[in-house]
Amino acid sequence: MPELPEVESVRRLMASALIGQRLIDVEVVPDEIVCSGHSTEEVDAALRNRVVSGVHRRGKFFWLTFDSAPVVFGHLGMAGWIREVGADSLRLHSHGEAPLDEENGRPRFLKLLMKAENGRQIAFTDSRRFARIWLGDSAETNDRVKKLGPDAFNEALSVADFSKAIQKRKAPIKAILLDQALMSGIGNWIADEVLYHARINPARIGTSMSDAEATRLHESIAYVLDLAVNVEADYTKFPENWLFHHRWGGNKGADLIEGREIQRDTVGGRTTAWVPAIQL
DNA sequence: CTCAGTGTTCAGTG
DNA sequence: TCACTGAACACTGA
Repeated sequence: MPELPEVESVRRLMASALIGQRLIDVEVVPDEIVCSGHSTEEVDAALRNRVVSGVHRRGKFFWLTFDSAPVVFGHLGMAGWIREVGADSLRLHSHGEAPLDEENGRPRFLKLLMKAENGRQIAFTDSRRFARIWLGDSAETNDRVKKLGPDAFNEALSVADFSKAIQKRKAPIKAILLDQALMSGIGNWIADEVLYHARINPARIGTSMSDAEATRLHESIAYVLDLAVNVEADYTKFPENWLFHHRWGGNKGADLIEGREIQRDTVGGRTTAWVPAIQL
């Protein structure tokens, strides 16, 4: 379920395993959809025998830099994941990543495997093929990364800028939160979580938001992201009172959170869970 | 068998 | 050109 906290978590994993390391072996599983625009050989050549200088993230996009171009970009899409594999690395993960393929002992849905000279191995998997890997000269010149607004966690907009931006939009506030060009990293469940804690109806139009509501929303974004990133996106460590634990549970749409009914609607084209009793 | 799903991109509309 | 909406993408798992 990759949203900003999950991508930050895998970014940190890759940074700790790979920075300063030469990639002594690489396996690119042929997949012309995931490696869109690049051949298997091109992706292989962009990684093999190169020394990683940095692992970066903006919103849900991430990229590996080396001492020279090209840069290798990645996006996990809906179902992509990155994990460490190999000796003693099959530790528990709380995420829904692909289990091991029983036949060859590697992760199921493997797309890319990188082995560093320190022996650590990083696997990129994707069951649904919405994930992407691509090459470019730099983040600054990459068309997809260029379009992203400031990172919702690292480069948060000021309250004033955030308020001004949302108050001139006529889309539902949930759709605005999901707009990666305004601020990047918020996905479907975080948008719902943030709106729940701010007690704002996800269908509210941006132009109708008061300064006080915009401020509450801004604080709620910081609260949810700070906590989710700090627990390394481990869902089991989210507070009990988070909508996350209740949103899809049980008999769909009829669940309760703290005694109040959770309603399901489509807002901004996405399934949305919210609590009409308190989200006005 | 049907259907919903964590995200992005594009076509069409106003 | 921009803001917005809805569909498409490809596949798994319930």
